[in-house]
Amino acid sequence: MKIVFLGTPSFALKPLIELNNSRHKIVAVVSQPDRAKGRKGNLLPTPVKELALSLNLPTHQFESIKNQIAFLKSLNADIFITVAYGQILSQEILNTPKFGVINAHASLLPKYRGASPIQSAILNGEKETGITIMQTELGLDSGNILSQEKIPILDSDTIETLFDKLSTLSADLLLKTLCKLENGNSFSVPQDHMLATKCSLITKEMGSLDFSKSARQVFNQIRAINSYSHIDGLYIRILDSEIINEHQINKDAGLIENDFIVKCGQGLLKIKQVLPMNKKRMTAKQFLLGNDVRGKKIGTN
RNA sequence: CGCGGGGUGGAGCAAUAGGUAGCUUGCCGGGCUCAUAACCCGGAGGUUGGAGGUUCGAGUCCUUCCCCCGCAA
Repeated sequence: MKIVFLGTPSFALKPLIELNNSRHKIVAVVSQPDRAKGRKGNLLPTPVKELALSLNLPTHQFESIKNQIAFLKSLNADIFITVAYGQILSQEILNTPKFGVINAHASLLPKYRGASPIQSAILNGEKETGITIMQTELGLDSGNILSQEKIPILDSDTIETLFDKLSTLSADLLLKTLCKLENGNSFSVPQDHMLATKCSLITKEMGSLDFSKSARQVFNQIRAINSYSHIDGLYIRILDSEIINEHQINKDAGLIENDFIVKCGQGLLKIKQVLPMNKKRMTAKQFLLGNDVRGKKIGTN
């Protein structure tokens, strides 16, 4: 099939690589415009753009793809595939290719429609997640489901590992789904919209840790998103932790005991890796060598 | 020219108003012990990121360069 691939962040890299290696032909790659990145605000290419160029694929970036109907039609593609592209398509675009537009979404739709499916699944303590390939329609991640595959969320998983696994899985599932579409033996099922949930973009503030919650909840937050707290006014990012106890009820939540074990509202959480303001990432042990925090409280100022 | 914080023995941190560079840990040697990620004694290891300058004297003040990081995007 002749494919137009639309994607932006690194999550879309594996799908692009696999599709490019398959017998299908990628006739164009579309990515978001370059955005200012980094400390100096330099303009950096999106991961997908960078990869596409290195693969010598025709690459395009549009401020608004809705104005590019004529161009998109001229590509004469069989199907458009979006993986975390980041722009809303119009009905006219959806109608352009023979097989329409399909999208790979990193959740078990209809749950976790929206911007942060992976983070939200970890955050909510889900036991499993997965990839859903759906026929794109105008609604947000609401199209009919073409295929879906699950994977478990392990305690050892973090946003990085899950991101990786799901990216790989999406590449895999996209290929299988293309195959079915091509052979005409694919069928799609409408989502049960009553069960739909949405997740929004992750904001900085969502990373603020609340140790009055349970150790499990804090643990999940640390695994899911950039989390931080304060000790004596010192801003400190918490990178890794381990649940020591899930049941013990504590009144003095936030109190730091030996070995950087923190009392949570329910349970004990051991901090294992941190990144203090202006420092490099370090193990809790290293941090403790230079900072005596026993008996102090961790939390909002 | 987005805002801001740092570079001190291998590692993590200190050093009142410029005046002998310390602490914790690690490493080496020795001791104690049935034993120890325990304890005791001793030791090595720094031209305080680089280069200039001010000063009787600079980790500490000034200029400049290099590197690292947080926030914001």
